Amino acid sequence: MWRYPLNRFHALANLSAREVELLSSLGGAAVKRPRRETFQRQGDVTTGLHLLIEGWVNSSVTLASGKCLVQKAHLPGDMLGSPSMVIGTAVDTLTTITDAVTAFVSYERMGQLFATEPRLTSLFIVAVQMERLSLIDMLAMTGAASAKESLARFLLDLHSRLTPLGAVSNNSFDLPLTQEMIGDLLGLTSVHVNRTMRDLEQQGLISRQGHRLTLVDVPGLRRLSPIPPRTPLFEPGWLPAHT
Amino acid sequence: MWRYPLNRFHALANLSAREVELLSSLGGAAVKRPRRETFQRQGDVTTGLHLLIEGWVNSSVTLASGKCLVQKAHLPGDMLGSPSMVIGTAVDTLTTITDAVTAFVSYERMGQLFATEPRLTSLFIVAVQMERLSLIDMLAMTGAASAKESLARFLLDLHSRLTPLGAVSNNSFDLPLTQEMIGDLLGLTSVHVNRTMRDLEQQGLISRQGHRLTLVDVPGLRRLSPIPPRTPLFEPGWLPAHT
DNA sequence: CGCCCTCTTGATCTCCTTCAATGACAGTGG
DNA sequence: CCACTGTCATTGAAGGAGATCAAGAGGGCG
Repeated sequence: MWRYPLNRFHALANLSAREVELLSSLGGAAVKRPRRETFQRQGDVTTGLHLLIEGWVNSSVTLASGKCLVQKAHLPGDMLGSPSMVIGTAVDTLTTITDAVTAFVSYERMGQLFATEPRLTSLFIVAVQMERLSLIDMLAMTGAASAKESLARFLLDLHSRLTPLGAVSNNSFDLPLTQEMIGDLLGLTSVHVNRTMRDLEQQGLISRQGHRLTLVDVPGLRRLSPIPPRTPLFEPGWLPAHT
Repeated sequence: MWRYPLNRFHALANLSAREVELLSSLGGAAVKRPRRETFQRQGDVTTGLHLLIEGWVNSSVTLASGKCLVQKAHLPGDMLGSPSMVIGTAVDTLTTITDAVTAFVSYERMGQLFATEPRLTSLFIVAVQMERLSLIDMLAMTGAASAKESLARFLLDLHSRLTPLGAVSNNSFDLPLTQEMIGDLLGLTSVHVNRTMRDLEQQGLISRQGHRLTLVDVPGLRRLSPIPPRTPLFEPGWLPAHT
């Protein structure tokens, strides 16, 4: 009944029916998880990764000091925990923000894919590189942007990731994150997130109704955002042909 | 005469003679580059990546505001510009810090590798994921660590990356970066880097003689560092077998 | 010698944090 | 139906880490 959404991969290349089938059957049984469930803890030994089918999931990292940083808010279609495969233990803690559905994929299964499916493996590489790009952008930003700029970019980023999932209408979408989480994502305190959102609202750039957020002035937000959105190539020339 | 150093890959898996040969012959002709040469500019169309054979190279990103952030200081053995292959244009600007030697690898060549060498492709994935991990760590840090902690971690990171290259003796190594560059790498100003280094020196954690830097008290620095170093698994179970 | 680059140091400023208190709202149980 | 509790959002006041501005010192190199 639940299927891993392939919009991420459809945006990268033409998928044959066989490839669609392979990707769809990659994950094991779908697991329903309640809100606030932590299903991977930083430091745990891991044996596979998780496909996010439905809902929002937090990836957070705890520092030696005990401080906890939310590294990314994951949306359906994301692969969770793939960096952990190279060091064997979980890099991050995965916690559901909303009710969510995930599917497990063992590293062994990924290894088989790598061994037999060069084209899908290449698409996996693209997905990982895109994540890397998004980290580079985040890093560049936290180094040099103000709270207002960061927040603008963050909201635009969510907007563009939610759109292909059909979760945006009229530039308005549901934001299940607390201001505290947003602060962790951007390296700010919840207090300052609050003031900054208020600021954006008073400038007429956004509006809020409970947890519903509307981007009133997208061009204005874009002008504020220090980094334009990234789009991956469709069918890059180096991509291996269908087998 | 110049060969791409494979220490990076030797640390990940047992390489067959054939694999060593393949990796060594991956790059085209070695190119010598003087100090301060920019050989890839952000936004340019790219047709391949660069293997760094010798010397230090900066990867920097320019924001819409015009601010320029150094994303990473690359050392011999690194692959430069691989994120650009998924978007077709250069993500970052590559500039030599010291005299350097690089070798070009077309994306086409990489695609052939992906199509025919699942095991080496997997090792490439590991290398990319490790880069991603390092970005996650940086991000967590800039969000939550003080300038002193960041600097401690940065110096320890350089130490551990330079050691396998034989560039460290007695915990002492050459640091060809200006304080300004270090500031860009850590999201600080050169002024503050200066004060912080001075601080570390007065605490007896490091000492400096010109561009030569000595880590006097490594355990002390580690205690200060908010993030322990990451080590990839050797021959992870999911790695495809030799063909 | 003079120029430029880098390091160094001081003074001031500001964005964001920290601490603290209040309000809005939903859920829970009597 | 209404206290009771916990979670979030909101707002104020004070403090600090680091930025910015400015100027001097050392050192390599034409």
